[in-house]
Amino acid sequence: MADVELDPAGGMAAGSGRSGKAATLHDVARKVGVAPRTVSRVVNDEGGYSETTRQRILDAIEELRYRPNLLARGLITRRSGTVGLVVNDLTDPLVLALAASAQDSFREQGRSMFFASSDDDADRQGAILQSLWSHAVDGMIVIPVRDSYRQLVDYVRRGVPIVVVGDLVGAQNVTRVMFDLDGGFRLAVGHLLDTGRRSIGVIGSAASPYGRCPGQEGIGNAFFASDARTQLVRAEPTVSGGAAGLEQLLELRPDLDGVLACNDMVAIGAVAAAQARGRRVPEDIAVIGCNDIDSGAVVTPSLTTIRLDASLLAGAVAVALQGLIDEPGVQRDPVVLPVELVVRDSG
Amino acid sequence: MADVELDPAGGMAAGSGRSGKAATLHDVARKVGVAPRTVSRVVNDEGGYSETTRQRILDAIEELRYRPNLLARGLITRRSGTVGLVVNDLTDPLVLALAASAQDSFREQGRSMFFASSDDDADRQGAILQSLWSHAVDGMIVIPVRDSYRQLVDYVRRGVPIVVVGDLVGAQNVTRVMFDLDGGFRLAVGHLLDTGRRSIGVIGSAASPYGRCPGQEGIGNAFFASDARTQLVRAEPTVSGGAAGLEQLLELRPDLDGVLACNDMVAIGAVAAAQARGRRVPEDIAVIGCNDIDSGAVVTPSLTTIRLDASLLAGAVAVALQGLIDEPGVQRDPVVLPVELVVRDSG
DNA sequence: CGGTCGATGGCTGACGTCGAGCTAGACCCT
DNA sequence: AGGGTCTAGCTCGACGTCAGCCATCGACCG
Repeated sequence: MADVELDPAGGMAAGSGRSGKAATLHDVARKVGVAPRTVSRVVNDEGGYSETTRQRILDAIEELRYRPNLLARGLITRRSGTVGLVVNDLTDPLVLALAASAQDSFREQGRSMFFASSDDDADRQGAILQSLWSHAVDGMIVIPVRDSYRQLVDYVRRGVPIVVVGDLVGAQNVTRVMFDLDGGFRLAVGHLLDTGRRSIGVIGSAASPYGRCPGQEGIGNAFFASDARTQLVRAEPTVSGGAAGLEQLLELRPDLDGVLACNDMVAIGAVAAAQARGRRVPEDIAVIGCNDIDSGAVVTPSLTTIRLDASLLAGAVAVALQGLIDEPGVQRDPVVLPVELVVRDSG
Repeated sequence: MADVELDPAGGMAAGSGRSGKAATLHDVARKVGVAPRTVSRVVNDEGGYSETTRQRILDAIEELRYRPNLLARGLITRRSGTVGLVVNDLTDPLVLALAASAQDSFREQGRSMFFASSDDDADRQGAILQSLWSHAVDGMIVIPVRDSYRQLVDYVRRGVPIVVVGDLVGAQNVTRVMFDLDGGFRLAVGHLLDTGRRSIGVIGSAASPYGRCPGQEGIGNAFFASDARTQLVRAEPTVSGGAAGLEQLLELRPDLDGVLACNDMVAIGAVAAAQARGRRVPEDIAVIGCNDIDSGAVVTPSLTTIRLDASLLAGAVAVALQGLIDEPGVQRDPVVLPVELVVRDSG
């Protein structure tokens, strides 16, 4: 109590001396000599007060450094002004970029953002959702762990606006935002075919969080009506996984001349493995990644990749959530975001 | 269970039917037939109830899916169970790694984490601190924008536990956690000298958020009593800045054979520029970076670097904040974290 | 000149939780 | 048996805010 004069002096000219307690609406009212209700009206821009009064109140607010206690406000309005961002994998650069942009989008909406990662653990995700719910968030953005549909729907039932990133299987009651990976892979395949590649391998992973993934139906169409020979293998979504994937492809198809990787780390691994096997990139084998991570631009050769624009995703997600908060209960169509092929040196 | 029938309606057998309303402590009490206070005791593990009552209450909690409203709890206990992480620059991989680890550390403490970036804008940082304060966070971790000492002290005065990452100038009242960059640079310089380098350039930036930075006093000592010739230039902390820095160094010292960069992006730029000028790395010029970003391991040649361990930082920061929350007002010594030299191919 | 209306501003009761203080009964010990 | 101690449970505010309703006052209209 009555402490915190740690350091001498300091401004503190204005009456607000007390350090243990923050000023409340009542303090402001008392100082100005009006009723708390009036201060509340001014703070919330409700109208119903004279300009003079308003000014005097604003001055007092400034002087006392008053800020409304959002806990108290949230308790009564049932709007806490917070949202949660729940991601599945923080080693994924795109996820980080999303966090960065989302934080920005939400600040523009005047919301504060909780941030948490499930690390692809369903129980952990459950705990996070629980905790956010307890904190009365106005909504959540979730990159879900696999097969966690029920968890999410559980909260949707309880009335929590939830926006899911990616193509959550069976999700009918949640709003989905995803990238047009199908289109992206069509672009990439088109590029490989255009540059004369005819034996194309795809290194897919079990699933991509951002949309439908190679190895699932969509990708097949891209090759339709082409004379290319194709081969699919699956790998861990890591550099070493990519290397293993390429080895496997070369074994299955020694004439391999093009590779499509499900993300850039995999692509980097594939490039390294190809070079280790004496194949030149892109002369002998073209490699195309996905996500446009920063590293992709600095490796040698620089990576041709399908760019997933994180800030585009963040913006879409924030808008979708805002819509859900403003008009709860409305069924919404999935949002599909365009992607772009960035041609660099590797393909 | 017995629910999660994709569509509306669904089971909902148990009383909790209302979707707009969440169960409260009172609901639980009513269901069990005890006073709310008793339920509160059980929820908070206060003791003072029979095992039977406890079990009946727990069952009811489970059945009603009751979770305490943290807003209400925070309002009265003045502990919201939340902390804020405020960073200055989300393009810095170390910052992202810190966010990832911090989020983890805080979850272990049972806290939820707000996340926001000031993007090196003092006004924005001010707004963020303001907002976090309104949300009654229990404490904040801040990687401050330059010269924002007063902003922070302002909140410290108001009794907010704040831990600052880095060597904030003039910060006497805030707890600081920083890396031992001095020691790191000594290690790096030692390594360069050991490998026979004698004309060493340093590409520093205006300031590093993580501790004292080359170009400031500390770095000079590392060369003390060596016969090396040294040269300092400053550059933007980016790849292109690093390239420019190296050009400048070569101009000043054509015999340059070792470079110390203030971060890995700068180092990558320096390597590229050196190679463009026909110098081999590391044969002609050794380059050492700082931070150990992911890209550093995949570029060619892979980067020798001073590793700053983000999870170490996150842990230290969480511990420091916890201490500050538990015992407010205690003056604390800065925490200095060890660093490590990772020798790869570039130096 | 009385009535009505608009502009202001005050009073009061929630919101969901915790904490202090209190009441009965049960049990122990002497 | 009686006093003390413990247990299990209750009642009653309080936290800081919002929102519904009413009171006041001057102005305007008929």
